[in-house]
Amino acid sequence: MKGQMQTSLKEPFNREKQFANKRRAVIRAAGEAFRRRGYHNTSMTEIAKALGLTKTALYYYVNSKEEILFECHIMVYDAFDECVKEHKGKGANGLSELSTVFSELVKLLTRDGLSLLTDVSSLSGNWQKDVLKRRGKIESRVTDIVKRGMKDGSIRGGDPQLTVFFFMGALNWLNAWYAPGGRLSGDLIAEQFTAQMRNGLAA
Amino acid sequence: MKGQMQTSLKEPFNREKQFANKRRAVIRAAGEAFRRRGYHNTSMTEIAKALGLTKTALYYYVNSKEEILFECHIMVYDAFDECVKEHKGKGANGLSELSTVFSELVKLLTRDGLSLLTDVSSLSGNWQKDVLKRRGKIESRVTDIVKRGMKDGSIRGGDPQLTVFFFMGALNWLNAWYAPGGRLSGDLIAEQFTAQMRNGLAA
DNA sequence: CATAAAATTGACCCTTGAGTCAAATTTATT
DNA sequence: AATAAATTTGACTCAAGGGTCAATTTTATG
Repeated sequence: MKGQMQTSLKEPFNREKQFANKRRAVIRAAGEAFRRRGYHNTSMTEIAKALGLTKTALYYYVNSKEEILFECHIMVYDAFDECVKEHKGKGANGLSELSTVFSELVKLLTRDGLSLLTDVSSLSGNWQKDVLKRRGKIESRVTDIVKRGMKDGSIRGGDPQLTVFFFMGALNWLNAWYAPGGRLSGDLIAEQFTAQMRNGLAA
Repeated sequence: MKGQMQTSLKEPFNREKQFANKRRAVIRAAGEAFRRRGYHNTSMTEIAKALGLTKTALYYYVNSKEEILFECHIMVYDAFDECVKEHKGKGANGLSELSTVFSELVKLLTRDGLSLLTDVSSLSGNWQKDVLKRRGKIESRVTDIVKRGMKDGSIRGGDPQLTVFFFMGALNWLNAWYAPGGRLSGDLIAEQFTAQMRNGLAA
């Protein structure tokens, strides 16, 4: 009988895993480019070249450019979801839960790789619908935290949705100015942003 | 001798004025469309149709699509500048000046017509440079207000630029969710956003 | 080594949409 | 009405870029 190696060592020889990895790399590279130059200013050929590939090779891993954009959105939202779930219900009160989550989200976005795209209008039909639904879900989860905080008295009153819109803007705007390795580190940003958000809401 | 009418009555017969007006209307209509569907998802033909014109007619008023995008940016920044200048140095302290300005900016953006575009990467060469320079100037003017506030003790310490990035995000994110005539009125948004910003910064 | 599956390629097709141009139409002026 | 200037149009050109396909190279396996 053949000896079975550990899964981790077998992984590099696992075809499906390899495929999935490469596919993810494509999405990542594309996301990076989209973030910097925008979806429509980035051609498939460019994405391919960045990976040392040919445009045609890309299409072996992906069905369309639009699909890539879609997956870029989903990738971030998955990470967001995980982050929110991880802290769900924890923290002394709504405000402190919110602070933790917000801080983690900033760190997530400044740790290179993931970037929050804003170009939803370039997605058509169901794709756009799905992404918007997804965004809505996350926003409403965060809104729930805010509501919790308003109930337990840690967060000042006001329209909860509007409250969320305000600081979600800060996250989305990150892409426009944040440069990894620049004067402002991810941790610094997380710290100051969180303080600013927290004080803005504290009762 | 011919009698001279008031300028206001003569205006409709003033060729240059007419031209300028129509041109402005083109920029406005385009800006509106860009905001909703994005620059690249809006064709010149669509812009024209929205005005009851033909694509070729647009080119009578404008040299290129890119020029339109450029002017859209400039138009908003002009309005921003005016708003900031109007309140320059006024207010009991930095924080109150900042609050007033911020509130006015929100109102400006929710009063239909003007919209803050984010697609800078679709501009090439000098156009992009100019817009970024312009954006930088405004940000630094606002940053100056923040600095004033930190000096006079009304605003808590921290990196001033980072402070500004935080709440400028809220303005830029407006486009993604604000719908004129919806549940959340411009005035309401202005009020709550300003409170949130103010409390976030108050010493 | 032979074979099949996986991965990659170059050449090609085709649509979309920006921008042009000469001609037609409208508007003001004498 | 005649003329010149201002507007507007339909028909066209052209390049960019997304996507396809048949053929080739690479990789794993018996």
